[in-house]
Amino acid sequence: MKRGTGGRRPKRDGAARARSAGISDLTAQRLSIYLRCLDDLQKAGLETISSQALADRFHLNSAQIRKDLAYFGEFGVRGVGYVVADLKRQLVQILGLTRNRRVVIVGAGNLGMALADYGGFNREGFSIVALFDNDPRKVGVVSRGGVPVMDIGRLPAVAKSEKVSIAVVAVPAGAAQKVLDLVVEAGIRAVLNFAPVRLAARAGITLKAVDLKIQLENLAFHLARAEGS
Amino acid sequence: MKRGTGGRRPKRDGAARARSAGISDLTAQRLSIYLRCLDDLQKAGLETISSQALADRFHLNSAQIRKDLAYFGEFGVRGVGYVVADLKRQLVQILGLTRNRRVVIVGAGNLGMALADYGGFNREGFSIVALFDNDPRKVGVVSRGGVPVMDIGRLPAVAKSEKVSIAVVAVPAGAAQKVLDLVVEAGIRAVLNFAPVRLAARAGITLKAVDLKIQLENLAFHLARAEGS
DNA sequence: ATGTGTGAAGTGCTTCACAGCG
DNA sequence: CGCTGTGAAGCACTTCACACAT
Repeated sequence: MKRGTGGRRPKRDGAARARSAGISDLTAQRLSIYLRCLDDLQKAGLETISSQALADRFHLNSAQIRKDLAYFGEFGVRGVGYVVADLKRQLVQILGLTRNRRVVIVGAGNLGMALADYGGFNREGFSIVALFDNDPRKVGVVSRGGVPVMDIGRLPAVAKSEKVSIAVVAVPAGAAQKVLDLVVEAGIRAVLNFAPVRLAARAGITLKAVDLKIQLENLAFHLARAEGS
Repeated sequence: MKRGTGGRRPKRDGAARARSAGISDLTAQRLSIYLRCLDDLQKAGLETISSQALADRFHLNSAQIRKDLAYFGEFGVRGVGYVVADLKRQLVQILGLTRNRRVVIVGAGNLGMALADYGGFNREGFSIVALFDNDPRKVGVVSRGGVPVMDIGRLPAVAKSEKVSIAVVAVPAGAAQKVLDLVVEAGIRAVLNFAPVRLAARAGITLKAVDLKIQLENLAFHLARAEGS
């Protein structure tokens, strides 16, 4: 099966290559997608599904589904497909979604507040415990969904007492690197950055970026291409 | 230079392969990053920069920078590097950011409202002209930043009269596909989707997804890996 | 001397195609 | 027979390394 071979040089770019085995970030992301698809199927009452049917339904590639899954074990039944409930359980296991994760959001502006109350967040394995800001006028208020805004100075203490493992950075670009350093200093090792800057973190920190401006520019680029042909 | 060779099969997945020439989506995204870096450098007063210096400063790869740029022309000066202002202009040109793009947001919930007022959006080539919702209680209100919320029924008319070219989908997962269809029907050909579902659009539509839940799950996955070793 | 532009090599991801199991 | 699991092939993206321009 040859799995431990890869990764000569650590490739410090992007979300660090998955530790200990050569699972690429792309694969991990697809596993999340599969999990969501299975949720849909289960709600629709299906008990088993073949890789082909799954691919057709959700615009995926059946060979890739099989390969991604086979990497972690033999979950399928030949001649039948995959048992939806079983595979779901397996994916939850593989993705490490069995335990609940505590999340903080730094930056209580429009975006931070919206994220705090965003449905997909405060459910299914993730709890947002607090927002942080350095603006005294914001400290003390509570988001519509009930998440309290605290002074950024309290981050280290709260991170520790609440066992926070993920931070979301939603501050202006100019403050983002400093905030990231604070967050890492507080012992948090996974960060989702919404600020439109390229941040740097030391090895061992998982850093993902959601850069809305770059996404928009990319759409503009595709439009320009489409128009000029 | 061999550029028109690639792409046997169209690869219907993701944001469709850049039309007319083989520019990958990844390259286009990096061009946006370079542009932002150049902005920084220009503010810092630098007039020229080598690919190596650019790479060092922003954690990029110098060979890749050169390759990405060389694809569109010879913008560098051998022995010197790139003239910041010139390269910036070139990138703006290549990325199609010369003309202003009109954007609408469908879904006036927390997220939609926050996006409407989000700094990086209403500047530098993009204007958010309206929010749309089907909830009569929301229709008629105006976001903090002054973007009006309109009934979804008015989308086709507004899209046409305001020459909207980009739509942002910020509705719940269950409504997203229907909204996407409406948006495409209204003649909009580039869409940024925030709903946690895999959407399908016909060829010719550029569809990008920002899936917060999958990003969070991915962080959890990396944490689980790091802990279990 | 310096740093671009670029073939060629290297690496990793995706897809094919089929042996083999149920 | 149908569908998984998987070597092998194919393709795409990245990095190397150097000829060549200034």
